Amino acid sequence: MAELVKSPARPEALRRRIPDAAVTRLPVYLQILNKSITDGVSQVSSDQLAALAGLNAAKVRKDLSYLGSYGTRGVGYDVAYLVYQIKRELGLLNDWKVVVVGAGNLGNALTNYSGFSSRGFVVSSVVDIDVAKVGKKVGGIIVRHVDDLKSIVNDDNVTIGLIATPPASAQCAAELLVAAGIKSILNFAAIGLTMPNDVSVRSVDFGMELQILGYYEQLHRPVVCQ
Amino acid sequence: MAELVKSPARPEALRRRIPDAAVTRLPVYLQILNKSITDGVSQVSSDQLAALAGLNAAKVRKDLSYLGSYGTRGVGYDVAYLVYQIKRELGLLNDWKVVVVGAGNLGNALTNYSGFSSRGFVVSSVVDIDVAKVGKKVGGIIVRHVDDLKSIVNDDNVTIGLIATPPASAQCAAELLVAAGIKSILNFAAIGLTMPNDVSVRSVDFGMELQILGYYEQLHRPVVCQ
DNA sequence: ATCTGTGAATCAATTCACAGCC
DNA sequence: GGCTGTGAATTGATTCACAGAT
Repeated sequence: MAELVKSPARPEALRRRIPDAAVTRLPVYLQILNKSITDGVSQVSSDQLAALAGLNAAKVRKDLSYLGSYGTRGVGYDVAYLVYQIKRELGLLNDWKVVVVGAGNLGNALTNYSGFSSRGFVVSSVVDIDVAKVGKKVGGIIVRHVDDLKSIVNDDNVTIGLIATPPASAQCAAELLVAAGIKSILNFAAIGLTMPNDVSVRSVDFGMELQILGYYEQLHRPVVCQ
Repeated sequence: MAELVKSPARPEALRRRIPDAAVTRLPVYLQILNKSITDGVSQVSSDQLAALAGLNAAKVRKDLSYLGSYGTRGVGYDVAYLVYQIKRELGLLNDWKVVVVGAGNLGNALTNYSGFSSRGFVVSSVVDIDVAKVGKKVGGIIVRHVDDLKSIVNDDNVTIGLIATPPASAQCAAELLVAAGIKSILNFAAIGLTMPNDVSVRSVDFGMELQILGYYEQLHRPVVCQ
């Protein structure tokens, strides 16, 4: 891994702030580049990346330039090296452990979701408040009780919580996670959470995603109204 | 419902284009306002809405002004009326029917997801390619075979497809949806889809969501690296 | 000749600040 | 006095266009 480092990591003080819009695109590049590796591609140009990501080449170059000047003029980018740099920037050089709260349908789906391990995350534990579910297996993991959250977080170095409970239990689940020491929460319950400032929450609401999708297509432009 | 319409709908030519960033916030306002209604609140100010949405009041007022001038100076907004206007803009005055492709864990979770019906969407059918799953029930719905997609779309007025298959089958599922006449796809498989221009696709990738969450918190700022 | 990296220019989004109305 | 609605100002993101490296 050391041989991949061309230049020393910039000191924290000099670290450029990467624009929010660019940060949201880094995972997209990462996915494409990982696929390129499995396809045996080792060099890629901003034009090619742009085509695969559905963007334009200037944006790709600008985004990648926030990481540093890691391309080669006249040639392009070394795929493996770019993967390393994006992972470094996103903090993904090591895997991160997550705990799933809620062993229902959604918890099951998340625990078995193939897109986590390939992106640097490992579902380490699943907990539920329902004792009837405790001891059962979800995706090869034995469900534990929410009361065990504290020891799961402390003993197992879990740093991220996923909320996969019904909406009515989500706020409670979030508070239990925070009480156990978790500071990063990805919330899949269709409800907003109120949390202290030092906890970062990101909510994924499938219904809202559909509403936005709808606005831009069928539902809006040709006013069909069945 | 007619009594809610203060002014006639603007003709298509005069319809203001709402900025993308504002469109993504309309569902958030809608959720908050719906909760306000169940809480018995009938008036709301931009300040209150902003606090609940985690935004500032100026942004809320600007966003709502794209819908028209539906507030009352010195007073605020009528909650029910605002809900109506946002729904109108998002095309949510009627429910929309969706079909879920894939009756595995994720398909199960989506079919039972409580955040759809409350947001104007109804899971009308579930299909799978695996004949062993056909005939079984998922969330009260009998799973049908993907070969039935065409008739589901035609006979049942389904206009939106959700992809809940493993990544390897997602592209195929998308093509089957398009072949059946679907033009709006929400993709939950952890893989990008290549689609014709007249199909609108929105992909939700849980792993990427985690990567972005991570960048902004633990993983990035205090470089712990366990 | 080709493709990156980046200032400069443009376009979009946010915030300011206040006139206008209740 | 309080709150909306909106131009004007500001900040942020995207695109242009070309100098510079290979």
